[in-house]
Amino acid sequence: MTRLSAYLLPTVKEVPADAEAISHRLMVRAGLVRQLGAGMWTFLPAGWRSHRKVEQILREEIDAIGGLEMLMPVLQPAELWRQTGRFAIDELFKLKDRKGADHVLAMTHEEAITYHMTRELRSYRDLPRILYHIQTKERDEPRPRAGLLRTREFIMKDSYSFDRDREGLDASYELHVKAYDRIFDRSGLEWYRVEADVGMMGGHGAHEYMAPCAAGENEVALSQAGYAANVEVASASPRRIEGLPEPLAAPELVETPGAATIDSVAGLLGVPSGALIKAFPVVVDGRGPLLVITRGDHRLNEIKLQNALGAPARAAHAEELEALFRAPAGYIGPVGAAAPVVADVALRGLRGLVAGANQPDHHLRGVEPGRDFEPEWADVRAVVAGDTCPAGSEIRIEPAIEVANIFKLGTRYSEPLGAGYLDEQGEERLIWMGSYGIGPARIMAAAVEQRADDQGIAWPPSISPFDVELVALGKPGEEAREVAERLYEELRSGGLDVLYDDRDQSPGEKFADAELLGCPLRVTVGRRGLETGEVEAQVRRGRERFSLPLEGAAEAVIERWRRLD
RNA sequence: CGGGGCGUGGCGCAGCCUGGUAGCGCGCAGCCUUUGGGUGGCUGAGGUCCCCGGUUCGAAUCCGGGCGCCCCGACCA
Repeated sequence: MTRLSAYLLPTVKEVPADAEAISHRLMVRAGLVRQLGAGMWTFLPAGWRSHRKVEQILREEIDAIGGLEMLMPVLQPAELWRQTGRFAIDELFKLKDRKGADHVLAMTHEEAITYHMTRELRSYRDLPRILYHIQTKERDEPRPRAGLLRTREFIMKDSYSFDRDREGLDASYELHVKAYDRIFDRSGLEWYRVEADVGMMGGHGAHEYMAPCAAGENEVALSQAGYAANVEVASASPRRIEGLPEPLAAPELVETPGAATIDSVAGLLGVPSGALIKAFPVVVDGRGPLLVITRGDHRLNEIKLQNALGAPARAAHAEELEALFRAPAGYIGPVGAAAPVVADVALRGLRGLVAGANQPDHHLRGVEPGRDFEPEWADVRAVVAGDTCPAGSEIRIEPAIEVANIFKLGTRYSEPLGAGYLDEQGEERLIWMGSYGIGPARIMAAAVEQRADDQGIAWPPSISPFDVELVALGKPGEEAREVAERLYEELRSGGLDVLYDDRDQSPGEKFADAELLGCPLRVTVGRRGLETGEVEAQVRRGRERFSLPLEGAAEAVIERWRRLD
């Protein structure tokens, strides 16, 4: 029974002024969620209904590719995490039990699933397998934010694939790609599958599913031609520089007193900022100092740099700059540099450039990579809007929420945890793994962000807390109430989830609440319609209204429901 | 980790600078009114002013410490 008079849907007019994200404000206002602490959120009944609808889509689609649902604990022995080297992660919650033994609250379940499968999957006959669960994750986030978008505790559907080799992993990964594509189509989101950095998961390849929206914490590079990548790893051809100075036969020293920034040098010499060489002195783990250079109008992408170098790099300190280059930041350049040079590929083939001269207050002009210095070439810059994607189409950059990610883990976990199997020849081999996560709460938040209007939420039908909100007007005992009661039963027996607003409130309040909550269809029964033998319906998204003859109204509503999007 | 802000009935806020009676709106309870877009009126209940300590005759207000929460940046599978 979901009569609003006996339900808990505490809608509010006001939320704290500092709640910024649309989804944060609306989900609180609509009575779906409440905050318990920083990054800790309670789902109220209607919010939980929506969450469970998302979960159900996940179950159906992962079951459809052969996934087997199970459940693993959140509380885990620290030892497992020490074995995989992840105990030191700052985001990992750590605690001791009464005996003083170290434990963790799992932020994801690679260790646990691998521990188990090490014991249960012993033969090539046991492979491949896909296991998954829908379980709480705990993360000691440096900064929880934006309602449900970044929380310290959240529920995740995570599945794990176990295969005999790389090819098997590729196949399991492809199964998940297809399942995830279907999941996001069904959930009603605008979404992109983008190339991603492997991050702390380690492994061989990764994609993220991104839902564009204003509150997004990530940025994705997209193009008409179908290019889609997280800007962390995106790669594109740069825009040509207009007004590049004439090349010179050899670099020429120019005085640039006090001009230590790209803009000031460009202004002083009357050249576009793209004609400059930007220098980033870094120190690479196990490799020493390195001078990384990009075009003056480009930014270094530290993740791409790290991936190109195969090792983490940090910016060099001021003292290191003096010692190595004998010049302060702003006057350092690749010509005659005291460290090896890594040049971004956008600099390739350019002539007549301006670079730091490695002496205070001086730059060189007429610089030419390959002639005046010999760099190692690498793609290490951040793409920008206006670049060209590999298929020749213009790149745009949008903020987006990461709603899922999938990783080819390879043997990242099977090796330290000893997850092997015996092949047909009786040889011991490592299991190849993949891991695949989805956050249902983020899907909800993304849906709210993408589809909200001035009145409130407009749920995608597949994940709405209810299919239809039935609003009865008039006083208890009047004809409208009787008709509404009848319609309520008919809609329910027709298979719809109906929220019946039978409260003794004013029409304005009921309409406002219905639009705030955002069920895809609203059906109104009131005296005005009944006078002409009709009830009124409204499609929440777009707010299209129409009248239905009272006779057969339930069937007509159900029919309209089927055509919603 | 750096920067900024906030903590006062259930919710949103004012009061604090300049110490002395704790206030407004919403919500809530009762009665009346109203019933197709948050109706209007009357009456009423409800507050350790985040915590600890200090100054003072007297602290929501001043001082010190702590805790909590939010925002921006860094970070973030």
